[in-house]
Amino acid sequence: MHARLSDKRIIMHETFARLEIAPAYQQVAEAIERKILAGQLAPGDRLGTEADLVRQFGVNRSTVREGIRLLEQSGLVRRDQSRRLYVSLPRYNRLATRVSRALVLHQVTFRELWEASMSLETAIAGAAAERASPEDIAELEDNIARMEAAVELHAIADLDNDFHALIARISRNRVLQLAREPASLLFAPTLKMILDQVAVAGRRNLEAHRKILDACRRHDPEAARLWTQRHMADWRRGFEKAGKQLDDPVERTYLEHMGMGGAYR
Amino acid sequence: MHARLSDKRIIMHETFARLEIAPAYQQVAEAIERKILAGQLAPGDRLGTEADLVRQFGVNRSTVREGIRLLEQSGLVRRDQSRRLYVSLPRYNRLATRVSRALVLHQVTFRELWEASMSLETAIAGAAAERASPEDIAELEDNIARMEAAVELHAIADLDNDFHALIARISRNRVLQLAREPASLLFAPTLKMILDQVAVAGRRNLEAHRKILDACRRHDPEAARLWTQRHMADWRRGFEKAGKQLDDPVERTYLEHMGMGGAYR
DNA sequence: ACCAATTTGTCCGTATGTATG
DNA sequence: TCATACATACGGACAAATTGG
Repeated sequence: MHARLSDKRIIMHETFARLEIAPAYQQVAEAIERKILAGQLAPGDRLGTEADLVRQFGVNRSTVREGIRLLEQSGLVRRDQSRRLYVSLPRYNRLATRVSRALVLHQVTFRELWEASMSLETAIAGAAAERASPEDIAELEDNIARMEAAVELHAIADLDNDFHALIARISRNRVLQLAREPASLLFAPTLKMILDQVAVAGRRNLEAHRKILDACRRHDPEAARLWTQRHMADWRRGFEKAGKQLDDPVERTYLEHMGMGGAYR
Repeated sequence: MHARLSDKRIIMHETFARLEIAPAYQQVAEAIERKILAGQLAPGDRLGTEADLVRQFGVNRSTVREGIRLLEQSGLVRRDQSRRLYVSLPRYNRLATRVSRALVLHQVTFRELWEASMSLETAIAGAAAERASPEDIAELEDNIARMEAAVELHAIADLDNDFHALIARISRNRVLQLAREPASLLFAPTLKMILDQVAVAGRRNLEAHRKILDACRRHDPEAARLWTQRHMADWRRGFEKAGKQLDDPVERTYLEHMGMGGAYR
């Protein structure tokens, strides 16, 4: 392979850089992705059948199928009920789930999660208080009413999750909304545990939600931020009271609670 | 398909739920993923050859390959130089790129990006000031020295990016580190534009970095947060001075600047 | 409600290039 | 250097599901 130094007639001048030839299936995926990102294929557009793509790209069907798998996984292409290929917008949920999974595999600690959530949820609550509409307020009131009526820990924890997702939606900031989700998914199981083991946790939780709702009603971002901080501080105290260590990494088992089953569907 | 109401002898009791039968290639991917998430396969472990997997799962090569593509894309499995399959940890970079892409496709505005970054970068700077080691300080000093020496806009913008990535690393918080990246990737091109069109931007930028470094030296989180806020406010002023609208969605073209080319490698 | 055409999921066999020992 | 193992890619095939008349 290499030029022999002893061979005087052949001298390698290093004129050419190594060609980076991507496998065919990647090129198929990249070609389709480029068309989507350039706007030439819009979400909702049909992508044609596998046979069409075989014709257009001039490669084997297996190759096309491998390429499509990549795009399906990244969320840019989806199959509808009839399995036809459509261009689609990547879903927030899927991305958040993947990020959560990566965080667990990288063994992040609860302290890291908490610190990040403290910052994000505070900013989100402030923005929500600025922008909450009467309809938003009604939704929050409904959530709190349900929580007041709920008795099961499971239901209460779900409603807490809903409340914060609602506040994030009300913030009208999709970057913050997406950024908070991974940590939120990993917090979910801990809240159930805290409610189970710390008697006052339920009351404190509900009170904080009421105060945050009130701040939204009055369009008072400062109050919303303050009560969110207290809310997060409560979580931390409950976590420690329940005998957990803040510097322990999030356990793998937490992944099972977040519906990773459908990750490839 | 449906039971006929007129047919008295056949009554649908809805006893059985529809069977959710996943395609074989998905089942292959999920089976391997479960083993990884359960810790039975650790990062670095070999996954066996495709022929091995064909034997174990009892399906065709093509089916195995489609399944593996899913796992490769999600980052749980990688191929080394020799194309052998290894279990691996999903890389932060890849995830951040995907999230950025989704944000652009969802047409988020610069205001959303800025608001999120304001919150995240502030928290990151505070944590970095608390935890910066002498080695960290040295790296920051080096970065600032390079920026003082740099003349090209391109180089300056890159160094700014490096500075903030460095601060994020110093924060020792991988959740914050990962959360900031998507917005950071989308900001990158704007800074170059601002430096080009707003005369004082370069000086203000450098001054803020110096103040943040100083706060890290003194382990003064409050000062770090304050100067990060001013830094972000500067960006916003520069952005508007350069004639851009904060409520415009991030343009698609921004994706090209972030090396999406290698998304499938 | 049935039938014909289309399309996907899966399988088989084979050829070729490349990395490793 | 050579042989071997392996991944990539190809062509062809068939059954089941779906579509559209």
